[in-house]
Amino acid sequence: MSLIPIRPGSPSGTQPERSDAARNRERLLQAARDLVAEHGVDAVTMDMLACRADVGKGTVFRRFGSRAGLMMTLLSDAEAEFQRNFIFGPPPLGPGAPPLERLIAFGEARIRYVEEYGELARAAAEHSPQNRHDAPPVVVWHRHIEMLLREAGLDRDPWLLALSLGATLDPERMLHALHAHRVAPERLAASWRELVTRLLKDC
Amino acid sequence: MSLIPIRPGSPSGTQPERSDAARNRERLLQAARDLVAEHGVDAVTMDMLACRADVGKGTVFRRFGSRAGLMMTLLSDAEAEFQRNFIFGPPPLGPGAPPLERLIAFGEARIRYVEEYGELARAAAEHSPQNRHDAPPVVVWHRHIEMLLREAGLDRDPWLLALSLGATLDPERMLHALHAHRVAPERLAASWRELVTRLLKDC
DNA sequence: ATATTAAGCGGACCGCAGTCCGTTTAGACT
DNA sequence: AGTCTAAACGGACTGCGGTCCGCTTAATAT
Repeated sequence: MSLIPIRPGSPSGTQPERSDAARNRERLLQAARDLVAEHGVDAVTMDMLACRADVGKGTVFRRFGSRAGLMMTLLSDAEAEFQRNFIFGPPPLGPGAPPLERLIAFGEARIRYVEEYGELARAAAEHSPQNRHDAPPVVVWHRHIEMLLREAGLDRDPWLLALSLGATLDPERMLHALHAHRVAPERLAASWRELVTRLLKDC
Repeated sequence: MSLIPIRPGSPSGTQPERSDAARNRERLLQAARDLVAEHGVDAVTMDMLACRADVGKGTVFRRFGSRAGLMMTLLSDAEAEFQRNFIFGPPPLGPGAPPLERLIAFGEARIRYVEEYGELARAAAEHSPQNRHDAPPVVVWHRHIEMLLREAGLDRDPWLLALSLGATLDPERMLHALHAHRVAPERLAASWRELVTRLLKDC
């Protein structure tokens, strides 16, 4: 069982993939990575991608469903690794450390993630509150935070509290702080630590 | 001095407005309100608005700059009243109450605001991190929260902490909780109260 | 009244995401 | 090899936000 649920773009459905489809998928992913590297996430258009991969536009959308879906696919490896780290990895991020320390480490890891993949993550969440808040990885983070809150003894609606904490770690918001306001990552991390430490005090 | 800074759509610039421009502005605002009432915020397109107001499309964009700008204009009265309430209004929302109580009241007022104007607010923030996070009203809320945090004695980077709290009250997020997850407004308010109460304990 | 001019106007136009549908083709079955 | 069919393909098309630029007109000066 995979941590990342099946999405368009992943070859893990019930029937095996047709060979031309597989070839086009590889071509598209390679072209997408190249274009992102060359022009930046925001400048990559779906037409450009179709052209570069030498494929029809319909094929691009058949594969990924939408621009956001494409970006999710490009993120899925990094995302899976991130999930592995906080679910199975070594403490303090993974299991074994006390919940407060895990929460702190989670925020720090998330900040590093956003520094590296933030633009992709932002593009993957654009144009749909559904994708933004209920995409499988988001739900996993949310549940993880909720679980840590419960472990720490915070029993007053941990689900909503986890939503609030998740909002703090939102890629778009953090990117905005990092770039538009020149906030150093360390300062973001310190603020996160302060926030969760105060929150979990005396539980 | 007005609380709401001058934006395209407001007639408060240096030179008085030409009469045809004034007439068209009124026609556009009326048409926009009607269309929103009839079809809902998300279904209103700029072409539709131009057509309904019997005005060229260029005029619509000259007036409001963008779809988001239009929505901000439609919100500006409600926004101004909200600001008056927490800056000059009676306690506990306005000055006179202790900071924790003012923060709690602020969140509650914000939740009511989102219940009533959330769709407009969401549309006003779409398609631009700039508009989303640095629009004048957003900056005012942010500064208000920061000030209350300082008054409460929270001196560890209150600016970033205010950003986190602001994230919790983000219209899109709250709308998603309210509608997609059927969270009752009272539950949102209770969670907010819990959050800020814990945060300001022992300062 | 007439001339001047800058603000205002309108709608053709552009780029983009996403859809539709007639055509092609991989793979299975005979 | 030949047939069949469902999956995949491609690119013209739509709808939207936003821009551009030549035309119109309100306000002012004469």
